[in-house]
Formats: sequence, structure tokens, C-alpha cells
Amino acid sequence: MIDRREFRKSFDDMQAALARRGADVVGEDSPWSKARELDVRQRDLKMELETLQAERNRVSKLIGQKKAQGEDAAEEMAAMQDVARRTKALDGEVKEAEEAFYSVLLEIPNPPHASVPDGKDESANVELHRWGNPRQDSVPPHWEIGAALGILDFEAGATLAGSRFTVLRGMGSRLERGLMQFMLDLHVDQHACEEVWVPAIVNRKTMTGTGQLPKFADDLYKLEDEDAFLIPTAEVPVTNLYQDMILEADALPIRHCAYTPCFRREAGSAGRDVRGMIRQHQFDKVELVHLTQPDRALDDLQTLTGHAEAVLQALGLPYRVIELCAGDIGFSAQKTFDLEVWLPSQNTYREISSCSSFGQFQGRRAGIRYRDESGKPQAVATLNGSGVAIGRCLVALLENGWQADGSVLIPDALQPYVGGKSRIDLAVC
RNA sequence: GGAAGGGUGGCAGAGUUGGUCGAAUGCACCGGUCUUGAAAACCGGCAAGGGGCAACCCUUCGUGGGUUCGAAUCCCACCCCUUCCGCCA
Repeated sequence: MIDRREFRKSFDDMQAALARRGADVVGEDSPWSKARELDVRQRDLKMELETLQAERNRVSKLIGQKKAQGEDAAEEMAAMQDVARRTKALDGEVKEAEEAFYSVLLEIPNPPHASVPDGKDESANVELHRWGNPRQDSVPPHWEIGAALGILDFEAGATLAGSRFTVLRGMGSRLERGLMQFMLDLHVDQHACEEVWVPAIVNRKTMTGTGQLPKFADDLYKLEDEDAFLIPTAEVPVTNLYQDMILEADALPIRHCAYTPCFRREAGSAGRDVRGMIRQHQFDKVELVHLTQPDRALDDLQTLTGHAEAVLQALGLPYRVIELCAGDIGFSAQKTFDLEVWLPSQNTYREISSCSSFGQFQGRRAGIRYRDESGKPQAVATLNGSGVAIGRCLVALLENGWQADGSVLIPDALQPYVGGKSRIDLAVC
């Protein structure tokens, strides 16, 4: 969430920044407008309450002293009954005001970093650079390649669970598993990340810490009998590994990688990417998570993005890096680079990794802090990015490795992870 | 799921006949004395959040509620941990 002090102090600047990303900061009912009101109200009430509490504490102490000396304190005690009553009533009001304030604060997105380009939507995103040579010949879509090879089974997925679920068979399954291992090994061995393995179900507080709640409940699968959710990304559990902790400065930066399954309801994307396994309700992903000092966040974002790029380079998959404009970055993000891999069947680049700096936004929400040079705790900066989405990577491998005879070549770097095989051949019937 | 025990500051660990307890003590950590240096010893400091220019005030002893002038201490509910039993991959 945004910083409360900064909210008061730099109200106009923050408002302008939020407007850049398209957030409603003028509407009467916008969280932004409400926050301003509630902030004042909460503090006024609180000051009133504290005055009463101070009085109560003072006299109560006095009563204790008198009683200890055997004196009579009936008069004071009687007088305090009224104060106690008013204190209790006011305390309720303060709690309400506080709750109201924080509930709107949690709905205000992260103001984009000043360096983020202007723009309303993805059409204003800026391409930064390209890597590799995209093949320009005609290639069938991955679902046809996969079906022909007998490694992707969408019918089975639909039968078992519904649309947007896929069953992988044989080399398809093995590739999925191999990619997972390959990516983790790369990040652990080359990028000095600490691998972690975490729960795929988390509670409400954890989901709130990274910003998925309260605003995006519709995108999440919620457990019926518990106040818990399936994770939409490893970002959630891995970042929250440090919730409510105060880290020492020399512990930073912290770099993690983690494999998890991810679950998304895709509520708002009906009709998009309905075929194939580009957009699934369940998919596998290796995620990169960094915790760092706020003034290093942007440098670290370069580092993290580089780690994600290394995966695509090692696999020889052509891609480009784009920077999202202010109108296209995610709710919690301050600045985002997307990696888009070349999909020859669509003759276009498709997102395969999204690398973001969140500044101190998540650190504040999740209570992740570190001691700066003065010894004072302050929120850490968090970053994360896919390194990379495994399902989409498999898609890219199938299409980019496809041969005219129907087989698919497997990149050298991946071969040790799939039993040394260098290609997937059509089943000979 | 059943039974028992427990949740206190970075850690360990006192505190449960309610009162001067944000909380003894030890360790860790920081500063100082001493020392060629270090260690030891000794002295001092050392929770977080909020408000205030400041003095200082308020909140927090798993969470929420209750009793009371006053609760870490009493009552209720919930959560979590440990052990034992049951069940189970």
C-alpha cells in the first residue's frame, strides 16, 4: 500500500502519478477521495481517545498508589467510571475509522515510477530490445503440433476438469518436468538464488500482503471450508516468507527461485486464448523473487529481468523485452518489464514472463522491513518475475522447434533434462 | 478428530493472590573504559507502531471480546505450536 505519511505530504504528486496509470483519483467515491477524508477523521478521533486514555491511566495509577498506602480512593474510582465508559465508546469509533481507512487504502494501486512511460493501455508499451532470430516460415499452432505428437490432450483435460485444463502425455509431461528442473538449476547455479518450496494454498493475510486481496478476489480460487486460497503465483508465498519480519541490511538482497503450480480463475478473459495451453486455470511456473533496499530496486529489476532472459537464451527462444506503460502495469507494480517469446504460428510475440519492481508497496502491506543505516526499520523493496512460465515455454518450444516432418527439436541445454532426447518424433503407427 | 500442555521483547526466559510491568534476568547487538590489538572484566544503551517542534503522550505480552477505576495477570471464543491417541500419503 501507499505510504500514509507520503500520502498526506505529497498528496498532489501521488494523485498525479496514480492518474497516469488510470486510477480513479477524482471521483467522490474513489478510494483515493475517501482515503483523504478517513485519514483526517481517524486521526482526530484517535487524538481525542488518547487524551481520555492518558487521563484514565494517570488516575488509575494514582488509585493504585493510594490503595497501596491504605488510603481511600473511592472518590477517584467513581469519577473514573464515566471516563472508562467514554473511552470504551470512543475506542470503538476509532477502530471503525481505522478499519475504514485501511480498507480503502488497500484498494489504492501503486503509483508508477517516474521513469515509466505514459500511456493508456498495452498499445503504448515500449519495446526495449529483441534477442534471437524469429523463424518466419509457416508453423502450425502448438495444439496441432502437440496433438499430432500425442503429447497434449485437451479433451482429457476438459473431461477431468473443464475448459482451460490440459493433460500432458509422454514427452509432453517429461518436457514440463524437465523445464522445471532446468530453470531451477539455472537460477540456483548461475544466479545464486536460494530455491524454496512453498505451500500452494495460503491464507487471507498472505494473499493481502502481496496485493491480490482484497481487490482481486474474483481472480482467485477460494477454498470452501476455509479462509484460504490457491496461489495464482509463487510470488505470494515466497514474498510472504518474510511477512512481519525486520531484516538486517546485510541480509539484502535476498534472491529466491521457486517452482509452484499456479491457479487462476481467468474471470475477465472469457474468449481469449481459448485454444491451446496459453491460458490455463492451472499452470506451472518457476518464479524469481528478490527483496532489496528501496534505492536499489530499479537496478535489481534489471538483474532479475536478466535472470529471466537467461532462460530463454539458454533455450534459444527468440524474444523481446518491452516496458509496460503506466496504464498497463499491475496493481501492485511500480515498474514492469515483460518478456515476450516468439510464437511463429501466431506470427507474434507473446508474454512469457513479467518482471516487476513493487518498490515498498508490498513491503508495507506485508510488514517486511529492514534496518537502514540509522538503525530504523523501513519497508523493503520487493521484486518478482517469472523465470519463466513453464506451460508457455513448452508452447514456444513446440512451435519454434517444429520441423516440416512434424517432429520437434529439443534445445541442447534441455536435453539432459529429458533423458538425452534431441527431438520428439511423430508416433509411428 | 480426541486428550494434555503452551503461546511474553532478536533469542532464551521470569512474571498468573489484578495496580508504580513495556515488562526482571541471561545471551546477542551497539557505544565507552581498560588493552599494542583482541578477549575477559566493568559502565551505559538496546522492541515496534502511532501522535507531537519538543517535553511527552497513546497502543501492543497469539487474535478478538468481556469483567474492572486499572489486566501480561481473571472470564469467554477463536487461531497457532508441542506431545500423546486416532486416521492417513
